Amino acid sequence: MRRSKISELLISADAGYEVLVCGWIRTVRNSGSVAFLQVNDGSCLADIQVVVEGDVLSLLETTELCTGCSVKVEGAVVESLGKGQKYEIKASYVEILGTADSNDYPLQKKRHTLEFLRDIAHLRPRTNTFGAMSRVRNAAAFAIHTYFQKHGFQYIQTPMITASDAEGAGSMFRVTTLDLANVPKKGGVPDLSEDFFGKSAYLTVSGQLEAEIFAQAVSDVYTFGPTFRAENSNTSRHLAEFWMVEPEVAFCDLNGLADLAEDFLKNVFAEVIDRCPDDMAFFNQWYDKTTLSTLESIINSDFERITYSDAIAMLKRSEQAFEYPVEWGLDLQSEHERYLTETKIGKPVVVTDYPKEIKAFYMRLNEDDKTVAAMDVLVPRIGEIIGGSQREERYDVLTDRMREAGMEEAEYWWYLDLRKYGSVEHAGFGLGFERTVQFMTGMQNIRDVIPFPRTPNNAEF
RNA sequence: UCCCCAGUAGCUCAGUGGUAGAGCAAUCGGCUGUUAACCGAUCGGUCGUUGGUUCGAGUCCAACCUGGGGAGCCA
Repeated sequence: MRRSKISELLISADAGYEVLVCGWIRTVRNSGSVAFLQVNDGSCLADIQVVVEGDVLSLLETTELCTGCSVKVEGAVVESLGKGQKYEIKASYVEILGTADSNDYPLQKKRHTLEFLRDIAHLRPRTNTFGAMSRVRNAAAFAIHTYFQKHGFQYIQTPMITASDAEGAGSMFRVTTLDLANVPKKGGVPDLSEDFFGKSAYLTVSGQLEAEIFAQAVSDVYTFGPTFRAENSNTSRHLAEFWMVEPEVAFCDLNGLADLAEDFLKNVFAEVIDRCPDDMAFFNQWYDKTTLSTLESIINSDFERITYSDAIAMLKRSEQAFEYPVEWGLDLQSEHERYLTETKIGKPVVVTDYPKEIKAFYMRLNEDDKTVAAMDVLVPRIGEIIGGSQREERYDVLTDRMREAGMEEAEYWWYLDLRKYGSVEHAGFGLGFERTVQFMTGMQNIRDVIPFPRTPNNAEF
């Protein structure tokens, strides 16, 4: 008999037919002559209740029938006599595939703290929360690809190893094949010409520069891949390894980019709500009772757009007691961003045109000569979910800015070439995938929206 | 990296300088339809580690380790 996923079974359920179901037991209720098994296979949030009685039960080693064991069940789908489920399986055959010694199986049929579950990341996908997280993450990734594919973007695989040591987005992990206990040296310093790439190499902090290359050849592209930051960040919204989505659009200015960001986010949110209603309802009930209503209102309203200068003026007028000063030229702090998006405006805010001194060299210089065409998309609770800009496409302006930033032009010869040959207006942004999932689910800690989080001092599993 | 908080049974927690506790889990028994099943009994501890104060430390102090919250860096 073909195995049915519990999800298909519950969708198509009507009584009477025979099915084969495999999965893991969540809990057993046994009254001696009849036992109820809650079986879950991860295809959906819901368990299927399996009723075992008579000979089928007496043939089973009931001490092995416990939370965590895996089973194969054959039986008829019948209307349930009990409350709580419409259908159940009346078992004609039950086989225990793999036992799970209840003396030491860590998961119990009760709620565990997220902190405890992080220590057993190999088992936490078997919980409701992480099953739901896995399905939502999957649906979100699919929605992202779908959105771009529908809009004519090409998916570009940018390299994970980069030899340019100054991409400007924070400290990097070194990649080396040198023997650390015996590093070859020349003149007292490590001789990197002996290393695999013949020079220093690092894990990428962004696929942007390479994405720009393809945008200026095939127009609209996006990357979606792992990204690495070696910062010693210990917060609920930072990871050392995370997934980033980076569209890069040719013939597009900052306004067009903000339009894209808004339309993109709304579509992804709507798609996930549509595809994972049960999982989203679960997060809404147990983690943040406002998450669904917040997403719905975002989908159905326009993002607020303000300039950095407007933001500074708003913050000054607010008469809020901020810990950090509000002054034109200073970067917005978390507390300022949260005030804007949570208190003052109450929905996503796109802040644009930041002072050039606090933004990266590749962002396009505005007419005023003081600000650059940068944008941050801020959302309640998470803060910055998207950071992007229109890119500087003018060769002379770009080299001036690189010099101001004290950068080595020679290192970026290929990036500068793009401005020499057929340069065009273009823009792009980076979206933190985990921050997006975090925002959608209402999960407090980013470590709980990625299967295996990497943070300082933590690379188990 | 900085500031604050926490660490007691497998899990979640109580314990206010004087005999180590509860619920759940586990184990054994009971129960013919349960819903984190229920009922009875049993088992369960280097109180994060090291040092100090004290007649006496789970409790007070110090350092370290681990975790959490916030900040910075950013997505």
